[in-house]
Amino acid sequence: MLNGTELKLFADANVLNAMTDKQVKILLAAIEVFAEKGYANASTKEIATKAGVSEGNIFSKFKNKRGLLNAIIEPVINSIFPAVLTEFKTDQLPLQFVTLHAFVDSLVRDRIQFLKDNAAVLKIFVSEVLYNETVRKELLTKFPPLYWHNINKNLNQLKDNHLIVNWENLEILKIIWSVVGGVIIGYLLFNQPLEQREITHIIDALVKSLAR
Amino acid sequence: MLNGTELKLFADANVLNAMTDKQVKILLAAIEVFAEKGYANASTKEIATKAGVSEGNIFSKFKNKRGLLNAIIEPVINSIFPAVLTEFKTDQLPLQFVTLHAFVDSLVRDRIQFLKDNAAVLKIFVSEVLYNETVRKELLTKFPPLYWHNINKNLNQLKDNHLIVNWENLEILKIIWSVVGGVIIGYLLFNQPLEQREITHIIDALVKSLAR
Amino acid sequence: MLNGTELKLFADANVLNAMTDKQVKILLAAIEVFAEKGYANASTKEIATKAGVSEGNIFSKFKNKRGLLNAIIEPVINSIFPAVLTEFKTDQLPLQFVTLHAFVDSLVRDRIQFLKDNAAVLKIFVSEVLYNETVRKELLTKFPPLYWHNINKNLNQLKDNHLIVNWENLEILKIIWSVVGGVIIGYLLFNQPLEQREITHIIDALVKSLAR
Amino acid sequence: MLNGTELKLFADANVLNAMTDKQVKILLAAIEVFAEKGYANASTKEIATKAGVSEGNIFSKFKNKRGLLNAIIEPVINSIFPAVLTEFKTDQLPLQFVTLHAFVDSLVRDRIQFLKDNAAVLKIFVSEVLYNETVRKELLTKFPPLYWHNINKNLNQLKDNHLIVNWENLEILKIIWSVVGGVIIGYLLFNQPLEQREITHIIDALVKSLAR
DNA sequence: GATGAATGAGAGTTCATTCAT
DNA sequence: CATGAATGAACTCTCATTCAT
Repeated sequence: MLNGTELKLFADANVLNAMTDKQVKILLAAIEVFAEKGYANASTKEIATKAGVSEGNIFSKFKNKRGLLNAIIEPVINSIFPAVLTEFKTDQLPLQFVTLHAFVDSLVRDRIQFLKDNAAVLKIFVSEVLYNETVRKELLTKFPPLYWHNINKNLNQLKDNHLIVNWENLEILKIIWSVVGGVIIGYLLFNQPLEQREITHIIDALVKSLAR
Repeated sequence: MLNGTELKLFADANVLNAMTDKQVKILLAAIEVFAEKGYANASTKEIATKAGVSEGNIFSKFKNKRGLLNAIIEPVINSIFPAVLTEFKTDQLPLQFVTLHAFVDSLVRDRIQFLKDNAAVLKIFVSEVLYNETVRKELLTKFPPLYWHNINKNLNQLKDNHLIVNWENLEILKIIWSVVGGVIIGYLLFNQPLEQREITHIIDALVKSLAR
Repeated sequence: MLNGTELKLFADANVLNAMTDKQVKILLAAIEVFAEKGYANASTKEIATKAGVSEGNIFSKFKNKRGLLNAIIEPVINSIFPAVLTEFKTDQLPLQFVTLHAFVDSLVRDRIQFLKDNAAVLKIFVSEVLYNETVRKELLTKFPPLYWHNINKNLNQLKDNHLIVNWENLEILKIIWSVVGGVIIGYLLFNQPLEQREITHIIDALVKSLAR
Repeated sequence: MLNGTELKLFADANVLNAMTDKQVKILLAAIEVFAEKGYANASTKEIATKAGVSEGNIFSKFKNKRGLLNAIIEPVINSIFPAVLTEFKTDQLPLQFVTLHAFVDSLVRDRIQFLKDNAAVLKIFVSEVLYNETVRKELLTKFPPLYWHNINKNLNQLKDNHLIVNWENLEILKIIWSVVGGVIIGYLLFNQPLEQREITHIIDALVKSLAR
């Protein structure tokens, strides 16, 4: 399931710097095994074998099995909200998106790319969120107010310009997130391909559905 | 997480008939525990305790812990495609939906009701599908050709009447299913409420996105 | 493995009289299952099913699983020493065997017939004796002094007449019993056939080996 | 029941090399417990306790309770046919036994010694063969053609020299094996002592019974 | 009596974790 | 540090036995 780009997530999060070669090997092996069998059904022995490392090694590097999972999940939590909308000191900046299409496109396209780049890790993440209240709460903790602020600003401006339906902003976002969520599930569960043409379709559909 | 309507699914599937009171208690307790902790982390002992029953009892009716899971999942697989579109001997009948809105509404609304009625069971089902190739394949096996046939017929007629975009039928369905899938995930992961107003919004948005 | 004559053992032991039809059915089913899988691996459920009887029935008829085994083994213990040598009030009677051949023949032939008639039961008995001190001791308890007395008398007379080797009587008997034991094991383990011709061979060989 | 020489069988089979001290202890404890209670009635917990080892340890080397049994039985299967008759490249060699007595003596004496050296293991083996078709078949698989070839050659030469009865070779062997089998059973079931004097008697008797 | 659902002790087995080497 | 043998708690599952019906 690993496609070679998984590590990017960890590189971006600057977690690789602090890791030895062995730690990285263990991390990658764990991603592979967790994604294939699920966390609970993966044995540290199998991970160690796949990483070409002794079992004890896992525990000196990651404290315990849960620590290994956390090392995988943490970067996801920190990257799940797109940087594109969180990196501005917004008030001083001009609004970013002047058309609905540009807005939706920027919200959807890079998240779908993120999905494709990190499918295995996201699969692990999704099933963890399903059953782990703690992770769920941490996710909300990490929810960036800046993200929310920025989005609201854009949505309000689109509304002012009569470019978008006049629903509540949260309502609008739920629609968008639902579509992205649905695409993720379709991809993870049924390996539904995500060609550029289809992504464009999805974005077009969303734009149409939200246009005034 | 159980909301009292879970049993309907099993009653409809006629699986309750062959069960004693205690076995029904086991089934309900299992749904609750599986949905709370996940299948792999649920112990038969906890299920038995919650059901107020001895542990051995689980195995006399359900054979396995796995058998207990199957007893929960099977009815989902058999009910996941809406009856509304599969119960006609189609060729003799007039087409059902004359407007795009009626079509989308019928596809989406009862599936979302199904979700609300069976959230715990669906959560169990979703995480099972994530990791279980067999279940995934069984799902495809149970895919009712009649469902596909009916949908195509309706879509084609909508196209003939210029009421829907001229994309491939499969493409159109993917959009609809993605939205429904996203709603399911949002509901299961974050307990996002699903008021009638929101459901109406979702349907409206979908109709707009697919209208010619 | 049952060959239809198994019941003779029980009929001879007068245990069938006191049994209901169901008890007999259970007994026969138990013999079959015990002989196939061994006592420890046989489940009362399988026995009940094979007997066409409810499981609880076994326990009202035989107290417990062990009681069922005892009901099978007891008649063997009581029949394992041949009646032919134990039923005489010997002192008043003339000695029975005037030739070595007649003596050996009478000792061996009917025991081998006994084996053939009761193979399943004997198999159960043998593995029980292997591991059960109690049964082993009971066997010695039931050892009929009359049997020993009679044999000694015959052996002594054969010695007086210079018809048999001049070993100790116990030594001679061990040889005979060893051969019979070996035949039993060969039959039980490897289904070695026991035609009349072979039985004759064995007896002839024994006679030759013991002749003066 | 262990007499201290049991390990020789395993040392010869080179199975001890790959074992730690604890695993050897497990093997010995298992032999003891299996021989005392039978495989099915022996619990891994008791074996572990007797070996002074944690229960889990059994499963890391032997995989299964069954694997533990196999580790005990396998060397028996491979040693049950005497090396003395299988180690020659026969065709180039002169025949081995020129008298019937030498032939019988070589067949019987070392097998009885083998029995005395490995009584516990053989007891386990015998009861396994009683109920396990697979082991029975494996035994036949391991039957060394060289053994059979060698024996036939010797028997034929003895016949040519008029030193043995003119029965079929298989028939002759059955007699010998029966006696050995009977001795084994007597020893295992009733702890009948096997002094050299008695072994000599048995061999003498066999020789007499087979002499022309 | 007859039934078989229910029981629960105890079985074999797994596996994260420790720690002597 | 690195190893993997050893641990033992916790797991799933079996089955003789009981007992309400």
